[in-house]
Amino acid sequence: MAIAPKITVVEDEEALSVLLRYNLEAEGYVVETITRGDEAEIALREKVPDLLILDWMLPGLSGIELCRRLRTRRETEILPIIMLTARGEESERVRGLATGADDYMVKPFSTPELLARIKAMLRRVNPSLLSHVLSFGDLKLDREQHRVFRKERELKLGPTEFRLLEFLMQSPGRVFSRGQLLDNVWGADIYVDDRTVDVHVGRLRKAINIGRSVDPIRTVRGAGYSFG
Amino acid sequence: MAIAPKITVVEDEEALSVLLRYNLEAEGYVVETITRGDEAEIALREKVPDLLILDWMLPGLSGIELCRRLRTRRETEILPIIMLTARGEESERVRGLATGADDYMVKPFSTPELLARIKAMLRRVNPSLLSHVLSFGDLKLDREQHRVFRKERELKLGPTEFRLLEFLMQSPGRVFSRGQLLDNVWGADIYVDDRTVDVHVGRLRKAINIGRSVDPIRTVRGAGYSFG
DNA sequence: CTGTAAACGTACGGAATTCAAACGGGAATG
DNA sequence: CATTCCCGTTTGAATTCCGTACGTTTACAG
Repeated sequence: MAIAPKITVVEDEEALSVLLRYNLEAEGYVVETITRGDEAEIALREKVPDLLILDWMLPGLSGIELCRRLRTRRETEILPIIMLTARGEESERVRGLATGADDYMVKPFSTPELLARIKAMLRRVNPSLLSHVLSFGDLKLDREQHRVFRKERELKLGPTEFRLLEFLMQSPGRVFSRGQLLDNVWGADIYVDDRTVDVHVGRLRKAINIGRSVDPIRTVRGAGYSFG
Repeated sequence: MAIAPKITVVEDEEALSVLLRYNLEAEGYVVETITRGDEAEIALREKVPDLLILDWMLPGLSGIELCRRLRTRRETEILPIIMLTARGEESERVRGLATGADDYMVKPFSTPELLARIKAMLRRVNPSLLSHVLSFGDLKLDREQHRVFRKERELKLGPTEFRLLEFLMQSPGRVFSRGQLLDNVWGADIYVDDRTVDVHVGRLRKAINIGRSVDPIRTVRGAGYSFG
């Protein structure tokens, strides 16, 4: 996961798509735009964004159908989805029930309102996404300055260790498998051995555990690692 | 929702009906099968299930019509409905959803996919099923954090004991044979002795029964084990 | 009360997992 | 262009965990 929350927009109307990208990037989000429903499904298998904006009607695969399929997959089961619908397309009840979207907006909508809802939804799902500094105990990670401190003392981390710590600190307590860590820290399309994660966790531990401080990284045998 | 969700299947094709009952019961659902649309309407006045699987074409009263009528009654207004449609009726998809069905599947369909959609839909209706913590009495299992607590005190379980407890807690009260436990906890394609289950249940008991607390695992002689 | 089958508890050898350390290649930097 | 830093793999050791075996105990039927 990058410093900025990633938002995927699936919208076939060129004008709207461009508008959304412009506004979202101005807010500091990383934006991916897709025009076809079926392409979106493939892309979402590779990498799950932090939030999805989905048009109701799409070529290839409708937004309704895509939303439904996403809800049956574990990785995207709780992915926040905002639906965009044209006025009068369907009854309100069907919208709510049939799709499983978390929110929807009726076109034409107010851009500031959409941005507000996005921020609210991201904050609800993972508050640390919107913060520049992640803190836990005497550990502090500043994404903006790319610095890590333990008890006011700056630590020196390699790029991979930094991203690894950043990712782990975004979801304290949660256990990630080595595969998940590789996908999110190294990249989904990269091929490296699972054991490499062990090595980097070891390096990260050595770097952040100066003196005899408590190790904030927990290894869960047979499952993976977690922070805090 | 009861311990085991109840699912009503309205389908006139004998073969499909039997197949569905078999698979659904294997998943632990309570199943009622009905062959006629008009009979289904009467039965649904008596008792509303947790989910309804409805064939498109039915003798007596079509699935479309039944669906529409159900949506006008308060008791069944939000009842989750999955429609089964034959190929070629696909153009009618939108109509199916517009009629008020929450989901649909085109025959012939993949059974695992149907099961996945059922599970996803039940979770949506009852969000507690979506929660990543399983609780029973003073026992608490957090799947996301991979932690188990008994009365605020963390327990240390091996990977297999953890999965075993997780699986048992997913269906409190239900009895599983050793074979079922091996299939679901160890894996379907693995061959280990039945007695191994005994040993792990023993280890699990020793781990979670600290002090003189009540043992939540019940031995059913000649049948297997159950939780709660 | 007794016999039998199922379930339990323990012990043990082997397998799997994790961790630390070392190595060589390659990229970034000055 | 040279050096430094970083990364991914490998090796070996320590630890934990798992599956089987076997003797004992318990539950149920006759």
